[in-house]
Amino acid sequence: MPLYSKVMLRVRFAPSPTGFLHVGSARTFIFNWLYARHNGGTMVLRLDDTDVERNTDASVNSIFGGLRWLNLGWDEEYKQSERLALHRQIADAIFQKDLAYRDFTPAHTGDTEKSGANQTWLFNPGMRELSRAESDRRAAAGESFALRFRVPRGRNEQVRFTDAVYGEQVKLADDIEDFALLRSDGMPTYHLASCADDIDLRISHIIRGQDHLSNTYKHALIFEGAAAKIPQFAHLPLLVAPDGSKLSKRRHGPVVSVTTYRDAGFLPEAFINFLCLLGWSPKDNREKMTRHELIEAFSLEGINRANAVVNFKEPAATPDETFDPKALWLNAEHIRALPVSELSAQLLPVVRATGFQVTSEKMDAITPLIRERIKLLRDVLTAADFFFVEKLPPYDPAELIPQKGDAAMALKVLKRAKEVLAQTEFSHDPLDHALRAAAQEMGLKAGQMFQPIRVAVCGRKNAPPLFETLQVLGRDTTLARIDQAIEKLN
RNA sequence: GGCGCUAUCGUCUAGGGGUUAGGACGGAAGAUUCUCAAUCUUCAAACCCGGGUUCGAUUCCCGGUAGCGCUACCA
Repeated sequence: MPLYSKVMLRVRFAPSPTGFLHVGSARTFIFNWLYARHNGGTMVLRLDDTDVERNTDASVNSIFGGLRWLNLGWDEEYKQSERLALHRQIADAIFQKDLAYRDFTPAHTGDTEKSGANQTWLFNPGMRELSRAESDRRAAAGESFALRFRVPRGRNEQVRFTDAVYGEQVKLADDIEDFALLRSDGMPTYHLASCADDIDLRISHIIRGQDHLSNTYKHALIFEGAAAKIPQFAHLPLLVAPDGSKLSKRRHGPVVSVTTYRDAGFLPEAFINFLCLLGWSPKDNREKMTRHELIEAFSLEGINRANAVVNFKEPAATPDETFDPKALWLNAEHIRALPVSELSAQLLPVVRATGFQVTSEKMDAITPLIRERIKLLRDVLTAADFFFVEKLPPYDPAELIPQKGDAAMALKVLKRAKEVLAQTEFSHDPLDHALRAAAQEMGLKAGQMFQPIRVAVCGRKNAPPLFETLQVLGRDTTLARIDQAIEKLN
């Protein structure tokens, strides 16, 4: 491919700020970004904010917050509302060519008359045929109107475009309604604004959700009407809920919001990885991929056509069920791929935000003990809690009793452990030797010796390896907790 | 209703006229370990239905069914 054509490759992500950043939108952004980076193109971020009624600042913040978290960046940024003159100019050009007409019918609320052959609304009666003179007169008189595209009728004309994912698309113009370009308040509609900006910003590839596939015929008409080159389209299969329905905040709650993933402790790298695997495949069985590998592997040919299910549990019984198990697994993979120092630095703010005082040195020591035991960053709070608290939360003393043992054995073990630990160096090998020797002395299996100690210091049976844990905890805390355990048994 | 898109294990997917239909997550069993993880091994699990075309269709074509999308002066 010649260099210049790569330089000219321009894609855009054009969210409308009417809600929080949706995971589906995030994926669209990512695919655009990947395509741009793979081809050395330009990534444009454009806020499609022509719906003044529904725009909110909170939404703008959510979108930018989410995108910044993704940490992918973009090259150019625009706001549609600042480009209204351009939209009207293009609308006017289309109108001057008589490819659009003024519709003075008042904006309706309920059902409309069906003017089409198949009881489908195609246009409002009488407006298409209005003479230019009459139309001008009524407009001059101050009558408000919407500007509608004059879709070719009754000539069996076909509108066509090629989609990089869905192939050749053809539709009869007679099945397309006379869609609005300008509203009666003079604001451009989405279709007009979007196409006008795509033309002006010289967008070469439009990669967006499949929900726009049917709209693309209208867009093709606009591009053609504006004498512009039609960009390459690539529609993405939609992300849907386990029951096949569209992901919606109202029905599915926070699962659909990018911030939910961020707040739970997904690594952006893993989140991106997960989203890429929904509706796209590198076709070589790779699953865990870095962003660089994704850039390298990404192509429009790898996108498939069927909607992808985000496999969360509808009523989540556990917090983890809010997420697709594969997302969790990928996050765990990416966590384990992080150097300890980096993971530790990521974990630190999570721990501190909960109110625990931890030094970064201590966190560095804890991190290797838990990094194979957490799927989400927030799991540090449950996996390593006993390192942070002064006093262990209450636990059942029965937990202290080892396999095939009784309370008496637990007591015996703990008392002996106290003696041993009082005079053993607190590092792995000495602890290992001393404790195993003590077990043997008492005629116990290593596990029978270790479990009461583990429960005494961790407050539960499932925890990181014992010697490393003791080392991080230190002698004072260890002995104090063993004392507390002995009290519990008495 | 009209128009369009889609259909491989529970989920994400690979594949493709002749294959033991491959991988991953999740599930089950086992190995390993001081528990839990991690790791390793093994197992169960799929071509929506019906017609064609063909020597042979899961793959190509048609129909059905189902799901989804669009059908606004929302985007």
